[in-house]
Amino acid sequence: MGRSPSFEKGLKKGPWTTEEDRKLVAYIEEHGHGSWRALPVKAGLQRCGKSCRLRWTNYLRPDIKRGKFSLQEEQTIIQLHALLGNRWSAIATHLPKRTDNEIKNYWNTHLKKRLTKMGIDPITHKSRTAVNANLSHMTQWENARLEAEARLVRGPRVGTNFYQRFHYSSTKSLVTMPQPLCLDVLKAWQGITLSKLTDLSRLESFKNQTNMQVEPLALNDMTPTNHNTNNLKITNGSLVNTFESPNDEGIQNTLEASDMIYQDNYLMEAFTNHFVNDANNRSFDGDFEDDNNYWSNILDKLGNNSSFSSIF
DNA sequence: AAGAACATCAACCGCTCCAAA
DNA sequence: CTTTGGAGCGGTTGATGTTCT
Repeated sequence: MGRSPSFEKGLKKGPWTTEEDRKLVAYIEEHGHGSWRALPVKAGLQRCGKSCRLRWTNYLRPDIKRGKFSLQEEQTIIQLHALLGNRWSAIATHLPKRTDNEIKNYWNTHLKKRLTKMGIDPITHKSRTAVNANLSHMTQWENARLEAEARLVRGPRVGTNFYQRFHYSSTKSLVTMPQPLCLDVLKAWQGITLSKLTDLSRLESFKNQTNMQVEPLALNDMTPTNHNTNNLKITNGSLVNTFESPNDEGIQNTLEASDMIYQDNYLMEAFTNHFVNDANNRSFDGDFEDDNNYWSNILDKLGNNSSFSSIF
């Protein structure tokens, strides 16, 4: 315990050589790691046991996946971080073949910055500007997500793959969907989808992601009606969102396609949790046919010109 | 072209946890 | 119950690579 005695024994520190890697792998493959403290001597390494363990678990282990994180992995990390905080080992258990160290590094170098750029506090996962009706588009979306996640924590989910569930629902007449408890998620979704549908390449991606049958809207139908448009404009097929904060006015960010897909996935998860939990609360028996008026009511509340109604 | 600034990530340090004695 | 020591965790460092000026 306390300070590692490795420096006292003249043990090597710093980057591992290929020869050291070879020795460590060869030993563990033949004998298993056993006691890490005893391993270096047995394996012929001038390293402390701790260094060997770290090298093995974070780099040499055969079941480690290296390279770029997928969109799905990014989503998982952010969602779990919102729930678990900096408990990297706990987060890593939900990401097969990724190490806690790698996830921690990726969070610190990529995801934290991205959330900050979006106006979201990477520690609390809450918007820095969520104070009034001038909520940015991104803020509304994030708040809706957090609300859905809170429900997720409180109650069990039903079903397995949410995309499959959503697809199942969406292929039926949508007037049969149960009414969500409130409309915040729908409104956020509306804003996201509106921007998405201005770009055919993104639309293709969106359709592939969701398996939903969605046709592009005519530009004339794009007029936003139910979300704050002050911060949002569409130029040359890209969504440009101007974040507003008391200290830093008018920071303009052009969101990349990957960001948009990421947000859509995230929001769909929230949306699905939303109505699935509602179904649970009302002892939903799995048959949407009983709820013929619910979707009509939602559309009424959103307004006849809503892009959300146009989508379906 | 060169130095500065910034980004990345493997590796380390110090601490806590927990099982065994 | 207390002590001991191995294992694991999270924060941080520093070498290296990349981009900027």
